[in-house]
Amino acid sequence: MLEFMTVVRALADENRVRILMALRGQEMCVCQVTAFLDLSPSTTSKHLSILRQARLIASRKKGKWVYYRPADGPSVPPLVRDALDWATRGVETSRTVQDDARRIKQILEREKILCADAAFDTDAFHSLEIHTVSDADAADDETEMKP
Amino acid sequence: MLEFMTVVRALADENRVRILMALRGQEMCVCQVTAFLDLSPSTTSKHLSILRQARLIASRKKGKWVYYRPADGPSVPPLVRDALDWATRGVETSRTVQDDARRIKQILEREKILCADAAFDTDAFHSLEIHTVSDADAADDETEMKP
DNA sequence: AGCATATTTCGTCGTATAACGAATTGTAGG
DNA sequence: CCTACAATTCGTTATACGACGAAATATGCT
Repeated sequence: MLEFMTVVRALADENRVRILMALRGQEMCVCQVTAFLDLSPSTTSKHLSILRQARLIASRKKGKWVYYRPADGPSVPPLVRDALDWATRGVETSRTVQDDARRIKQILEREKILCADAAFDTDAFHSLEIHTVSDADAADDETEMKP
Repeated sequence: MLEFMTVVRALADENRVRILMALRGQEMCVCQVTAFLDLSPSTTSKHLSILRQARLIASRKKGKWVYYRPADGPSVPPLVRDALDWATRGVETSRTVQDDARRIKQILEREKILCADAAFDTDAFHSLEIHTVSDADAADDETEMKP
């Protein structure tokens, strides 16, 4: 129950859903996500940490930058994978997400020089499983707390 | 996006998820749900209305009682059906939900005389599509609101 | 009609959470 | 070493939300 609630609460914010959709197809560093959402860096960082806590996204650090990507690989719990699929089906056709897609393209274009190598390479990701949330930190299901 | 957010926010509360799980297999009236959650009637009613707004459950009125049941029938949006499936898979094995199942059995037994005919009859439901949330009231998707 | 019961609505309170800016940490380059 | 920049953490503030009790509404029974 605890894991489910962590995931569903991570999804219960529009900006976080937009981030999830934005990360389909490429990874992005925090400053790019910040530019795209038009929020303060600290707020963006917090959103990303909530999504990572729920294991919906993972991150790798390269130089000054931290690149985020959708959760992938065999270690992703079915609960999380299904959540991503469900959310994607639920919002991918919405106006917000489609407008976002255009906006992201611009931002990635514009900031390509700044935030150098945001590229999506699945194989590379799997060999770079750094900086994902630790098992100890993550929601370990079934540590039930009944009222 | 709006419909998705409505559904996901409806799921983002443990008591509401417990209600959803409780309603698998039988319908329940508000006083039974209240007894089962051990909350005030007004709070319970509010939770039920949020779930109904999201179309996750439907209700029928019979006498003094309002019986709630999981959303069913062909009018249920795929988004909602998938949400119910996902949530069920996510929490059905959890301690909380399993303990609840036992507790519900007791309550239904005990209150059978009071809240007379809480019975689950799918065919009957389909012919009794009363009192579900109106289309006008319900979250009509794609009434987008961008920041 | 008058009362009892089920449900909902309304007003209030306390907590949770999203937002921000300031301060901190970590890394690359001068 | 010192500066610049990315990211995170921390403290504060405004809003959202869950909880309750009181009051209103709806229904059945005597």
